[in-house]
Amino acid sequence: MKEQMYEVENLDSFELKDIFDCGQCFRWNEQDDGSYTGVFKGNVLNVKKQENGKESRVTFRGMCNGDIKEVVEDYFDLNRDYGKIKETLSKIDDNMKKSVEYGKGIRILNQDLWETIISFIISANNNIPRIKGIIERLSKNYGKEIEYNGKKYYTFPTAEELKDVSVEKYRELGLGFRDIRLYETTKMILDGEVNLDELRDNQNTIEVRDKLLTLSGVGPKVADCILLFSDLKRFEVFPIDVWVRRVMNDLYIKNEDETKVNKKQIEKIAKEKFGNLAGLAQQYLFYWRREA
DNA sequence: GTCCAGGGAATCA
DNA sequence: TGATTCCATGGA
Repeated sequence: MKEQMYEVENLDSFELKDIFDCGQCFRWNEQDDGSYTGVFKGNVLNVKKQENGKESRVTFRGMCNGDIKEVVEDYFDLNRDYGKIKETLSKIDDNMKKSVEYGKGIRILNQDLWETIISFIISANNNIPRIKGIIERLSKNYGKEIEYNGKKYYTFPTAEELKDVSVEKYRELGLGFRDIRLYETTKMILDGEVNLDELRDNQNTIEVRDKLLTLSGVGPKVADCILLFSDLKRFEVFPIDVWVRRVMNDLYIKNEDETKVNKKQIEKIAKEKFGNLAGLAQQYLFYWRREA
């Protein structure tokens, strides 16, 4: 582990705020200079974007396991053509054109599967600032310390590192009713009831989803977030939370009472309109509706 | 005091 | 299958 640096010029579809504040991740924080610092897969990284007219430069700097170029290309999904994806989605209708334009700098991160599972179990009926606080406390208590630029950072705890943590301790950290779910899911994974390596190797999204649904605290929405935001990278899923239900009702369904909109109806429309890019469409719509 | 948050599980029809 | 209700917590 050593400090490394990597720079890319004129990177397409790469805006720090869009990537880190679009709701897919919880461990990236904006710094005073507008850059973002985060911890992922045992690395601590700072990402800074500088612009000069039409030219831009993104600088990745920090403590990194392995070669920083490879780590960055993988985590930030740099080898995918987002321009083409955005073009396809923009052609669907005027709403999609607007939402894609609003979130044009989004990239879907390749986040660690285990961390994504736990993070989205914590996200249930919760708000983003509080989710971030809980994950930070979990990491500080049970993760490994990494020092960078005179500051201490903490890796997300592994399943093994959470092995002996009690339900009561989770409650102390502020998890609320999610305490038992975290405890049970950790146990299921440690015991091999759900094997994460097998999930990574399985290309059948339905099978992987069904397996995720056996975990405590993982329902349809959380399972879809895991499939979309982890390194499982399934873009055909369509996570439906209160914001997505809201925006889908506003745009396409127009029911008087948005809370009574049928989930299957939303899924059907999403599949018809967005096909195997439904997950991406969901993310542009979510970010647009929540921020704009 | 009330409402809400990137929902899930238990219960009941 | 589908609809209700409860679940901790903290900020608005």
